[in-house]
Amino acid sequence: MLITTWNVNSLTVRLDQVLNYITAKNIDILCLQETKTTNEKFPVKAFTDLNYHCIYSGEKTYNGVAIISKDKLEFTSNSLTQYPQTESKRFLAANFNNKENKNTTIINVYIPNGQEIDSEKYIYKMEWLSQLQAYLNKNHNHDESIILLGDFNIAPGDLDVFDPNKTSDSIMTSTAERSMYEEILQWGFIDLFREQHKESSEFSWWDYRNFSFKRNLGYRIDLILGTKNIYKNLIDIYIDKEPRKNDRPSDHTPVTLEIE
DNA sequence: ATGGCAGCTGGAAGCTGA
Repeated sequence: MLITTWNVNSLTVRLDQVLNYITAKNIDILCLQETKTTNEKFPVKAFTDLNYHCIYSGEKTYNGVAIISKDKLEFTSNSLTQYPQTESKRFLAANFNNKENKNTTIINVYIPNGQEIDSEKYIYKMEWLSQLQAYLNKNHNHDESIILLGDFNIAPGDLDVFDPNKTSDSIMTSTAERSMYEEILQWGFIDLFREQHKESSEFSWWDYRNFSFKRNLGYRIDLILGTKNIYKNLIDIYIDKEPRKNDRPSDHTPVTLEIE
């Protein structure tokens, strides 16, 4: 099965691209970030017309996450703190049964960007990451089948940025952010792309400005992590740069995991 | 060193993203 993560930077603007993509690629589960649309306005019909199911957690203007799937998923949570009405919409968890009829958890995250080191938003980012760890500790253990994916707004290592010297110790690469990310890995996750492609420097996000895509000035911040049980069933994982070449593209491009 | 591009809101220009 194919599981894709894609920060679309407005589902309203990118809806046709998304519909074309899941159809052309035959995606089983698509996790979206930055839908930027309320639940009331979520384009449910466009997906149900293609025989996909949707769960979503959105708000006006900012953030917003959704999971589009061929098989109906079981919604489990849209909140890290049990207070979804007060949280920005960045978290969506669901369950499904894999081919062996084994329960699998999928957690779709849009981790805050943080803007600038030591800013208020950066502190919020670090708090958010702490809450994510607490959520995992409270609700799961590393022996389960869990896929944690989305826009992490953290580039895990030097291969994940276009120029480690120019981009070091700034937002998305700082030691503190990477340490928090490492703690999540230590909890029991594997960065499946890096595991499969140990030396390759490939990116999933390029700034709209400065011809960054053409010059390949990018970051790998859209990640798919899996527990050992997921890794056992790994077939392939890849970044598809093609949608970044579309007219009116998202600044992110999809990353797809293929598992048995 | 700065701003650059894009989307959203509201109905202009400012906020946010990464």
